[in-house]
Amino acid sequence: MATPVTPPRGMRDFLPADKAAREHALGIIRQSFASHGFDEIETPVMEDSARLHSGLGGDNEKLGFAVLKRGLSAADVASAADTDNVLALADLGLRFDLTVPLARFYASHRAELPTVFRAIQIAPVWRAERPQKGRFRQFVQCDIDIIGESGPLAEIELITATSATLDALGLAGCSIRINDRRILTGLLAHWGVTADAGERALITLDKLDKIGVAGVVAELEALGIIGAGVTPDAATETLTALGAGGWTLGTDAAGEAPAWLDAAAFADLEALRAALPGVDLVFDPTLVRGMGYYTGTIFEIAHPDLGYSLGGGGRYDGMIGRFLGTDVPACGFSIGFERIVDLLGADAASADRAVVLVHEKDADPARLVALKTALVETGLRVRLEKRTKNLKALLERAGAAGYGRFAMVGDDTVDVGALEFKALGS
RNA sequence: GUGGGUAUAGCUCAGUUGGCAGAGCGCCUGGUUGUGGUCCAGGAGGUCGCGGGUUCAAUCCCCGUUACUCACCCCA
Repeated sequence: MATPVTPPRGMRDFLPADKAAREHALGIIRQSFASHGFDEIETPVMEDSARLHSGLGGDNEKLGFAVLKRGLSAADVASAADTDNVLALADLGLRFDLTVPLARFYASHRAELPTVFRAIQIAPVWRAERPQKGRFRQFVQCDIDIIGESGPLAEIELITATSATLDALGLAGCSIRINDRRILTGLLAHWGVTADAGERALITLDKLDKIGVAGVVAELEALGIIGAGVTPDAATETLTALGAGGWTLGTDAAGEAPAWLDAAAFADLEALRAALPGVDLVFDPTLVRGMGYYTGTIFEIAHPDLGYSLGGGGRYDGMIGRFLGTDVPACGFSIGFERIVDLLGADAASADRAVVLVHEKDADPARLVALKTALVETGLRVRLEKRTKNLKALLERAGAAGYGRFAMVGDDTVDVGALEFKALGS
C-alpha cells in the first residue's frame, strides 16, 4: 500500500464545490453578523497551555491537542513520565473553543476597545474527540460575543443576530432552547446539594430527556444527592415539572411559582421572550451545557431533524476577571458551521454566472484567451476545457463543480457573440 | 474512554463451500459522429488494508493490528 494520503483523523480536505459552498455560507454569516453591529477579530490558533487548562473549558480541556515544547531532551521526557505529568512537556495547545481566547484577547486589548465590545470570530478550533456524523476534530465555529454588557440587552442582541443569520442562510425550522444556570443551581440548592456535588448533579439532570424522570432519580440516589435534603417522591414531582418544561413552569397548579424556582432568573427569561417576538424561543429547564464557565443564561440552537445542536452559548460573567483581575460581564453565541453548512442547498445564482468554454486540443491559445477575457470582463467566471473523447463526463464534472453553462468554441470563433451557451447539469 | 459495521482497480461495488482477480463508471488509443452531451472496438490500471496462524493452496477460515465509519458519553 502506498503511504496514506488521507487527512488526519477527523479533519477534512474540501473539494472545489465544497469549498465554494462553505465560502458562500461564510459570506452570508459574516455579512449578517456585521450588519448587527459586531466587529470581526482574529486570534492565534494556539494559546498557552496553562491558560487552556485553567479550568474554564469544562470537559473540553481534556480534548485539547497539546504542542510539545521545542528542544526537549530524553531526560525531560523521562521526568514527565516519572511524575505522570505529560502536560509538563507542552507549553502551547490548539484552542478547543473561541471563548477562552476571546477572554484573553479582551484582557490584553481592553484599552483599545469600546466599553461594550461586540466581537465576531469565525475560525477553526480543534478537539481530540472520536469523530462521527456531525463531529470532527477540526471544525469552524462562528462566534459572536458581547463583552461589557451585564443587562439582558446582550442576550437579546445575540439571539436576534443569530436568529437573523439562520434566516439569511435559509435554514428553516430552527428553534432556540433557553435556560438559566441560576434555575439549575437554585434547584440543587433547594435540595441541599453541595457545590462540589453540583457539577455531577447537573450532568445527571442533562440526561432527563434521554433516561426519563425515574432514571434521573435513580442516578441521583446512587450519587447520594437525593435522600439527604429531598425525598425521592418530591424530587420526582419536581423533575416531572422540569421535564414538561415550557413557559408555564412559572406557575404551578395553584397559580404560584414553585418554591425551588429562582424567580428572578425566570423573570429575566420571560423578559427575553417578550423582547424576541419573532424568535422560536423554547424554555427548557433541563438544558445544562457542559462548559463550566456559564453563570446565567444558556442557549442552544435546535433543529427537528438533528439529534445534536447547531450551536450554543450563554453568559460567562466570571471568565474575563480570571485574566483581567476585575470582573467584566460577557455573553456569547456560537454557530456550529460544519453542522449548518450541510443543511444548505446549492448556490444556484452563482452557477449561472460561471461558464465553461470547450475547445479543440489544437485551438489557438491566443484566440481562446481573448474570448475568455472578453467574457470575464462582462462579470462571468470562465473556465477553459480541452474537448475530451467523452464530452459528457467532462460536462458533468464541470456542472458538479458549480458551473452553470457551457459553449463550444468553433475553429473560427473569434467573437463572444457567436458562442451558443447551453445549461449544464440536470 | 465504550460498543457495532466496513476495508478488493482512480471511483462505486460484486465475488469465491478455500483453486490464475471481476463488473459498471472514469482514463488512454483507434474508428464513428461533426457546431458537437452519440455509438463501436481495443488498452492501461490491483501485494484483495497490514502482520501472523491453519492449509498442498488464503482475497475467502482463525488471531492480532491499523484505518475508515456509525452509535454511546460529551459536544458545535
